[in-house]
Amino acid sequence: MIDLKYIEKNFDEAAAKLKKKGVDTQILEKLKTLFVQLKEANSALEAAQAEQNSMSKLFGQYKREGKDVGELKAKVDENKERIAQLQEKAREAEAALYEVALAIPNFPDDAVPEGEDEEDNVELRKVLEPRRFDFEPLEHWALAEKNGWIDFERGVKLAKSRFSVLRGDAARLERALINFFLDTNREKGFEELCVPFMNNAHMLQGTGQLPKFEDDLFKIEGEDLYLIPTAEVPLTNMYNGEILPESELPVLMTGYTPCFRKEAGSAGRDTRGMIRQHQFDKVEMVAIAHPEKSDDVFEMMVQNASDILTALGLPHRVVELCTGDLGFSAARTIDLEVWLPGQNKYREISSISNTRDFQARRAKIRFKDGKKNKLVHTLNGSALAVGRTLIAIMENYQNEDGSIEIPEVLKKYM
RNA sequence: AGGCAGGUGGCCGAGUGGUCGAAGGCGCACGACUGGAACUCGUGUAGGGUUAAUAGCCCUCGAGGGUUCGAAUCCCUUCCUGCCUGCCA
Repeated sequence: MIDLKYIEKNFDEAAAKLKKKGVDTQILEKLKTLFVQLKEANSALEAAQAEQNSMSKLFGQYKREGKDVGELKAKVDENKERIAQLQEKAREAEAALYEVALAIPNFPDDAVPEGEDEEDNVELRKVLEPRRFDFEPLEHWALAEKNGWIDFERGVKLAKSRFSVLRGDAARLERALINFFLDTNREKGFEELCVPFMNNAHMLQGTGQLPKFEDDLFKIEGEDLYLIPTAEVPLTNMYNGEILPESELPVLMTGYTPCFRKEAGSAGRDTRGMIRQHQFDKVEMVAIAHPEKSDDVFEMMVQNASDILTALGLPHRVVELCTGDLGFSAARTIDLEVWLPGQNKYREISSISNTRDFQARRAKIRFKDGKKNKLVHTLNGSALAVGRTLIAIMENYQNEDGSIEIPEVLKKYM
């Protein structure tokens, strides 16, 4: 959640920042008004409560001294009713505020390039030259068919469209990639975690998926549980509500999980093949960092993900997202896009974001800064999306006869 | 899933209607003592909101609701933990 006090005190600055992300100034005006109303409602309530408290103390004293409490009781009863009314008002004001506040996205960093959509993203660098083919490279679904690697039909039969089954060497390669990613991340200092694949609503609100993006999530019927859309949710919320000693920062975590997304709103996009599925595997990095160190941690995470692609021999480029393409919680995001020769395109394979204190405020993750508690910064990024890496290997390592080489670094895992 | 017992500060633990945000202990921090340390002694030590404020005030004893002038304490709901029974990888 964004800092309401900041909006109250630096309204124009806040409005300018959020405008870059496509948020209307009117909503912010409303938010500010609601915030002030809540504070007013609360202080009225608290004044009445203070009165009640002191009268109640008197009441006890009178009783002990054997004085008559009739008059006092009348006063206190009257005030009690007033409190109930004020409480109701405060409650309403709070609900109205949070309904708006929780739907407002994070501020983009000042340095993020301005733009409307992905067209305006900025390529920072390319890593590795794409290989030259002396034949026409196939797309991954054609290769999958030739090798019997992906069973799209039976995936659909078992679940529904946008599900698939990996078979034989593809299944083994998927597993090898997971292990390779986890080992690499662990060597970089990330603790490996194995977490629940379902999380409750409170956690999903902490990282920003709820309440606004409920339609993108699979919910378990009759339970307060959702299938996680990314390991960012359980990993970041590991410390939900906690106060960490400063000496423990940064907390670096990595974990493999399947990810479940309804892909609402992406009808018709990437329907062929395995680019966009309802379930996919991902190895995620999450960092809980000191606010002054989060930029360094961010760079490290980008470099780590890029290094993994390099180790796999996969050409990729590093792209800084523009303000309009930033996700809801992100202040800054760098995408890694891997080269897919079959599609003749770079496609997203990792997305690394610094959410600053946006998730920390929602999830109440803090650290002890001397005597005070301050919000941490949280960061997340894929290292890497497993299914898309599999696709990239298929397309980049294909031979003319349709067979696929295994990258050197993966051989020990197969 | 059923039965029983519980959920109090960083930890242990007292508290069954008012003077309790909470005894005592441990831990931790600072100070005194010391050449330095241990011991000992003293002081301090939850979170959130409002605020210029570490002043005052309000809220929080798992969570939510209720009874009461007044709730950590009584009642209801719910979540969680432990043990027993059942089921199960």
